[in-house]
Amino acid sequence: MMNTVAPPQPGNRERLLQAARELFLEQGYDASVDAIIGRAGVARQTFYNHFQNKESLFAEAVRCCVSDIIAPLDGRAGSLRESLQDFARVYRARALSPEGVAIYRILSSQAPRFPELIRELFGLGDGQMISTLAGVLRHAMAEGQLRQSEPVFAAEMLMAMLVGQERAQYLFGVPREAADETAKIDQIVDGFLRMFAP
Amino acid sequence: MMNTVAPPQPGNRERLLQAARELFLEQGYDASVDAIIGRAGVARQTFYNHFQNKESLFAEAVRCCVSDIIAPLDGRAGSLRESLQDFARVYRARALSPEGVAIYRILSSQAPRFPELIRELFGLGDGQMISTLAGVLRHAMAEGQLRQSEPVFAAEMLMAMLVGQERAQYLFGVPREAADETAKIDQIVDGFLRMFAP
DNA sequence: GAGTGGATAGACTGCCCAGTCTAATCTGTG
DNA sequence: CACAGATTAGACTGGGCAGTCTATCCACTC
Repeated sequence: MMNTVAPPQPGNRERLLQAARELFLEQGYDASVDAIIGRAGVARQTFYNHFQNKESLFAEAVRCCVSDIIAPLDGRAGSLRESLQDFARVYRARALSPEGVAIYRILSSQAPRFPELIRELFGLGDGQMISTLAGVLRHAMAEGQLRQSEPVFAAEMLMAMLVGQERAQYLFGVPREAADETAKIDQIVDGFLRMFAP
Repeated sequence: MMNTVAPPQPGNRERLLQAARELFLEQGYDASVDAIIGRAGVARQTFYNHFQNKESLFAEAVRCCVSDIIAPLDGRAGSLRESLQDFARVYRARALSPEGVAIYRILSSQAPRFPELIRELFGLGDGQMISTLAGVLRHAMAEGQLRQSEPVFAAEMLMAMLVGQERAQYLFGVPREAADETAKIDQIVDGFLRMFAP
């Protein structure tokens, strides 16, 4: 059912967004409008009925991608170690997935062109996670489970250790031999807890 | 003095490389040949006398950039803590400099286009540093200064903590309030030593 | 059935780019 | 001086791209 007569078909909009997400992640911002409408199976003019221009589509597509990446963190369930391990699992799975790496690559490469947009998306993604993680750590510090220190600094250290070097290698296309995921997470979380032990 | 008569002037080659380094770091691979020869003050044909095409120039320019970034590490001078602090200082200074961030951005963005080149450069840059750092750590483990563990893993943790979150924010153009550099390095190195204490 | 407004295909404009080609100039060698 | 080879300015080709425009078609409303 429609309001009056034939408004822009939401189906087409969705198809365009989906095609754009795929192609931007594959080819970066250089993915052409022709390629996008081709994959969406939609006419050129239809694209310009739904979006002002390529930039608008890019902004919207990339916003969707980022919201798929953020990892949840529940600080109240179980021990601190278990909370951190749970967070680590999800964060690594998302940030190190092919999509996670691709979105990181395209966002960093387009930062000079769309400074405000990229800053905003960083705030919604990594920034958000740093804040909530820092909150959990601050609480643990107040309870004496961790030594008194700057919670944001501690959160940054943990997140850096969880994906740092591995993400770099995926970004650069360097192959990595498979490793035991849970053993690695345990090593990092336990090491972190030693580093910030009271 | 020249071999026979008027070989390609090395001065022009150098000017082209310098201009290319500047423009590629500023604008990424999209920097046009016109812009590069313009900045070098050289004619179009001269460019194609010295380089086969844009790709060749890019490869050579970016190789120079990487060799400027790698940080030295001397494991035999002073205590382990001091060696790591020295390394940390230089590594952070280079990796977090505007040039260091820009080269990281352009290499990761061009990894899909030039897979072999980028893998090679990673090996010459970060890969090299991981190896030498891991060597120092392995030695310290053998001497009982650090707990027995995988030296490469430990090296990756330290390097991730040293630049991880900070580089991400520079990559994304997120401003960061200034902090005490030496205090931060001490915190990270001391935390690392606690994490891997015997 | 008339009208409104999206959807389609495709042409078209204007722009930018990498790489080639031409004609003229300059500089050193023999 | 004649020659070889680098250099220069600039035209030119061929291709790709974003965005606009036209003509036609289609679906729905009144």
